[in-house]
Amino acid sequence: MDDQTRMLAGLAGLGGLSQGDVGDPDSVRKQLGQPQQDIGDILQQIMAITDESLDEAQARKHALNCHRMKPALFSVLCEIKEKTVLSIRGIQDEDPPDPQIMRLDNMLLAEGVSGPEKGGGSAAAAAAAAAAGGSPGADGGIEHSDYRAKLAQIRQIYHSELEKYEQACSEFTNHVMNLLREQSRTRPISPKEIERMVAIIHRKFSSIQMQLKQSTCEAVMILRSRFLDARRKRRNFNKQATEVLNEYFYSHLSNPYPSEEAKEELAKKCAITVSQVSNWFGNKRIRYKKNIGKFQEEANLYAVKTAVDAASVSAQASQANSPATPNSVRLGGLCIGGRMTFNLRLSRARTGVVAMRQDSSY
DNA sequence: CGGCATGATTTGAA
DNA sequence: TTCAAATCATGCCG
Repeated sequence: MDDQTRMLAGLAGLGGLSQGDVGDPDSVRKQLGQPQQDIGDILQQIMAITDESLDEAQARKHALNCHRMKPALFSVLCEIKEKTVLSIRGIQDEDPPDPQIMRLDNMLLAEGVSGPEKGGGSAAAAAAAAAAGGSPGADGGIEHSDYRAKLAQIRQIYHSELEKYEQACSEFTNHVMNLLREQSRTRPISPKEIERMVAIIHRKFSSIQMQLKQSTCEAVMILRSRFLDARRKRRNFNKQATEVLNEYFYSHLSNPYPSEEAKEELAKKCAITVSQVSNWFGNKRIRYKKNIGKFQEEANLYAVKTAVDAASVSAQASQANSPATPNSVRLGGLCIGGRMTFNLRLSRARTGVVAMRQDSSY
């Protein structure tokens, strides 16, 4: 409270008069009486007055208002004012919109931090996802929602801070206006001056706001770069996912190229993206091919596994069902121990042209 | 910490 | 566009 009073007094002082002129009738008297009063003394008194309690200050104000010399003081102040106003005038009347703050505003709007509710946020997230895209494999749904959640968090903090600032600003403005109105009984203050004071306060607060906006922008930038980097970060798939993928791979060893639909299915089963499935098969094929021996054990394992699974399935389903799974167990089983290669491959199946290509054998 | 495993990215061919 | 192949970068284990 004391600090605030001091600040108010300080700001009020910007109007052209120091606080000592108003607050302390003694000092005023001394000044009028002895113009040569030591400046150090006056400063001392000014400092002292800011340390007084509100009640004390109130009492002094009252004393000042009732002082018999008040009209004289007032006219002196008016005179001083005449002079000072001349030097103040035209210093900072115009107030063009700060280009810096405009830039920050635009960015926050584009990122969906400011602006309308949810819609903006997801739009920005979509934009970020689009920016992240371009390279093969960027439909990362998980990071996407993660990003959105973080953005929403930033957004919330930003808005609550902004609200706080605005509230503080209007409170402070009211305070100052009341103070000035009250002071206008003692010293000459024109409405125009009050206006200017309000403008000054708003400028101060908007510079604080700019800091908020700036740090929010930074936070969004950091979040964004993390989000983009996250694509590069590698995290092993969980065991179950690897199992599903391996199962498919080894049971389709003769042609381990899942169709788009199959990839989607696998992606869903493994809770990963289609492009991750594609990556996995790409890696698996090349690594299997490079070192079949190393994968032999794994191949056997999965062949047995699928065989067992298939057996139990077919046991459950009565014989009526014809073997509707063409790729299957049998192929997987055949692979065991053999010099299994997937040297024949269907290419461009999508176009319907079933072109066969001879791959090198390994 | 070193070295292998593994998911992602890049490059170039078809 | 898809794929093979090479490469990168991180995860993980001894």
